[in-house]
Amino acid sequence: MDIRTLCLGILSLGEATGYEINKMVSEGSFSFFSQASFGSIYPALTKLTNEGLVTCRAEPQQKRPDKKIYNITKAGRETLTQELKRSPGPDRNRSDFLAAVLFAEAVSPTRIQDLIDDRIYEHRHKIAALEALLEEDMSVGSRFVVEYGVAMQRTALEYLQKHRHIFDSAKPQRNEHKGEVKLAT
Amino acid sequence: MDIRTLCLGILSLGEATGYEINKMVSEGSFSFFSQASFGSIYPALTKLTNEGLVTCRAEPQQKRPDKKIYNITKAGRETLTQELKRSPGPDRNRSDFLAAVLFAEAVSPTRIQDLIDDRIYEHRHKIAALEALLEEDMSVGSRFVVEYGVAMQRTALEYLQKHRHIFDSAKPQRNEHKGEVKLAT
DNA sequence: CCGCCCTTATATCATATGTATATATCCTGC
DNA sequence: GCAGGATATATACATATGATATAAGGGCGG
Repeated sequence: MDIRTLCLGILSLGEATGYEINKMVSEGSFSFFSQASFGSIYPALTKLTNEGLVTCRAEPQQKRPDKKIYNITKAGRETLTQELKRSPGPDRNRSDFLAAVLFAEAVSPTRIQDLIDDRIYEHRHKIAALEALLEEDMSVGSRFVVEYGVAMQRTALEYLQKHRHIFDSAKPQRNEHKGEVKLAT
Repeated sequence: MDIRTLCLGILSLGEATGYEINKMVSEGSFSFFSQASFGSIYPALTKLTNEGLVTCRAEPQQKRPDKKIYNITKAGRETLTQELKRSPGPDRNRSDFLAAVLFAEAVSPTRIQDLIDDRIYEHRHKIAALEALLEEDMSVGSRFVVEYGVAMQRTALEYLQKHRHIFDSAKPQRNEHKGEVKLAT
C-alpha cells in the first residue's frame, strides 16, 4: 500500500490536514502499522487533489500558513474500494534491534543485554500508551487493530524478559567463514 | 540501519554473494526483521568495496555471470562495531493487512473476514517454516531471533482466531466527519 | 526576562530505497 | 518440448525518507 492509498484511507474516516495525517501516521495509532513523513504525505495529497480523489479547502489562520483541509470525494472512495479488493501485500517489519542482536553476538554479548533492557523499557511504555487508547471510544475495527498491537507488544516484552538470560556470561562468538548464516530459504 | 550496514553485518557472519544476501534478506530468516532488494544491495556492495570495508573476489562460472564473493575487511568490522554502539532506531512495522482492516470497515465487513482467513493461513505457514529452521544448528543469537519470530507469529495467529468473530454480521460503518479517527498522539 | 525548545503548519531537496526490467542459461515439471 | 522458476548480476525510474527552511506562539528553566 503506497502513501497515496494510505492518505485516501485515512481521509475515508474523516477530513484532515496534512499535518494531522502526519501525526496519526508517525506518532498515533497508525504508527504501529504504517509510516510516512511530510516528504511523502504532502506530495501525495497534492497528487490526489489533482486527480480529483480528494478536495482541498484552505482555512486562513492568523500568522500561520493556511490550514489545508482535505476531504475524500466519491471518486476517491471508489478508488479506495478498488484498492481494498486487491489482497494486501505481506507485512514488512524492520527491526534494527533484532539485526543488532544478531550482529552484536560476535562483538559484545553484554552490549546485547543492554539493548534488551532498553527494549523492555520501551515495550512497557508502548503498552501503556496503547492501553490508554483503549479507554476511549473507537470503532470495532480500530479496537481490533489496537488490541492486536497490545498483544504483539506484550508477547515481545515477555519473550525478552524470559530469554534475556541466555546472553549471561556468553563470550563473543566468531563464525567467520563457516556459513552458519544459512538460516533459511 | 541502512542497507550498507545490513550488508556489513551479514558479511560479518561469513562471506556471501549479492544474490545470497538478497535471498537471506528477502526470503530467509532475515526477512522477518529487514528488507532489501537487488536495487539497493548491489549498489551498497559496490560502495562498500570502494570504501575498503569489504573485498570482492570474482569466481568465474560457466555460461553465467561471475559469482562475486564478498568478504568483510578489518576496517569493515570496525565500522560495524561503531555502528552497533549507536542505539538502534525504533521498529518500523508496515502492515497493509491492518490498514486494510481499518479502511475496509466502512466498505465491507465480510471482506475483512476473508482478509483474516487468508492471514491465518499465512501465519500457519510461517510458523511451520520457522520451526523447521529451529531444528537446525544455529548460534545463540540466531536462535533467539528465530524464536522471537515464532512467538510473534503465534500471538498474531491466536489473536486473529480469537477475535475474528467480532466482524460477524457487522454492517458497514460510516464515520464521516465525526473525527473518531483521533486514535492517539 | 531572555533564550531555547516544542508545537503548529506548509513545503522542498538530496539521498536512500523499492519495483520493474534486461540479460543469459540451466533445470524441473507438465 | 516448452513454460516457469532458479541462478546471477546490473540498472533506470519512481517513490519514500530524513533533514532542512520558513514563520510565529507558548512554556519552562537559568
